[in-house]
Amino acid sequence: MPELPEVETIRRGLAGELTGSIFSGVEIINESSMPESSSLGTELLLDQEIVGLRRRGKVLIIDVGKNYSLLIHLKMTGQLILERPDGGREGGGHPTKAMVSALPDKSTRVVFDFSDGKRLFFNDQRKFGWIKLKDRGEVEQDSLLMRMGEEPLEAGFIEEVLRKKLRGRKAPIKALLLDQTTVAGLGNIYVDESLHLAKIHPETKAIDLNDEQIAKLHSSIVNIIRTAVRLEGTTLRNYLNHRGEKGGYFEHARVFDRTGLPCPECGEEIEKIRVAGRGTHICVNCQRK
DNA sequence: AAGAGACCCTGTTGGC
DNA sequence: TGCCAACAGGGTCTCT
Repeated sequence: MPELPEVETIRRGLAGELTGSIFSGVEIINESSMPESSSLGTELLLDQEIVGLRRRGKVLIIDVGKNYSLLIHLKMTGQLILERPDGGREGGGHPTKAMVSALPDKSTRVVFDFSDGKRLFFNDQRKFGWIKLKDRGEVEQDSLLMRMGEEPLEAGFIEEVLRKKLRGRKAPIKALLLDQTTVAGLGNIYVDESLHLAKIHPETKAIDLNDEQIAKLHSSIVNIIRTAVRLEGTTLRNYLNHRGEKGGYFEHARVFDRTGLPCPECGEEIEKIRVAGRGTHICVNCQRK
């Protein structure tokens, strides 16, 4: 479930803790969580320093020394939790009780140790997430990163780019927004939110959107993602972060996970339907087909 | 080429 | 209350 705002929040949190830290150990508990690690052995990380953390779409990139990078995708249930020697925690991802209980636990797939005593746990209940160790020079060649569309919060994401991506496409707009080659970093939550703000029905074929609607969709995506990053992403249900705080974007959600509750624009009951194989929240009054 | 659907995985939810 | 099918979903793969 971590999308761009959640991954960015994790990136910022970890950057403050791990920049300059030196790897002293790597324990792979679940082999499939670290695919391709046989070609470049993880022992290459030992005694290497973390020099920076970047993000591309939903992929977190940890640059290590001069020559290596770790690419991390949390998919739906991945978490990165940093434990300090004093027991303090930092991190995030899909909320589970792992955030408040002893680590490692049964969802822990990989553990990184650092010479300053900090430990980074990669927890992933459903094992869909992955960590890949790559040569720095190969990061840009990664097929997922290469195909990825524009970053919604960067200057390259202009209305015309979105218009071009959608031109002639007959798929429902929701399916295209979930496709990372259209725009980087959007997932189920922020697609629903952006479409509601833009007053566009998720089943609308992209080819049927007029210029005005695409302009509104573009500004809505920027608006929603910017707001979500500012609020440090969305946390569901009773999750508390490391500071004991709840909330963030979730409490500002327009339609997501608000089935049966009133639309913030018109008061109509929010409905849950299925579009592109995904649970989809809409206001049938604001979002007409 | 584009679009639809299966698949991966496991804890949770809901129907009977 | 208990059981079990359905569900959740990002990206990749296959099929049409």
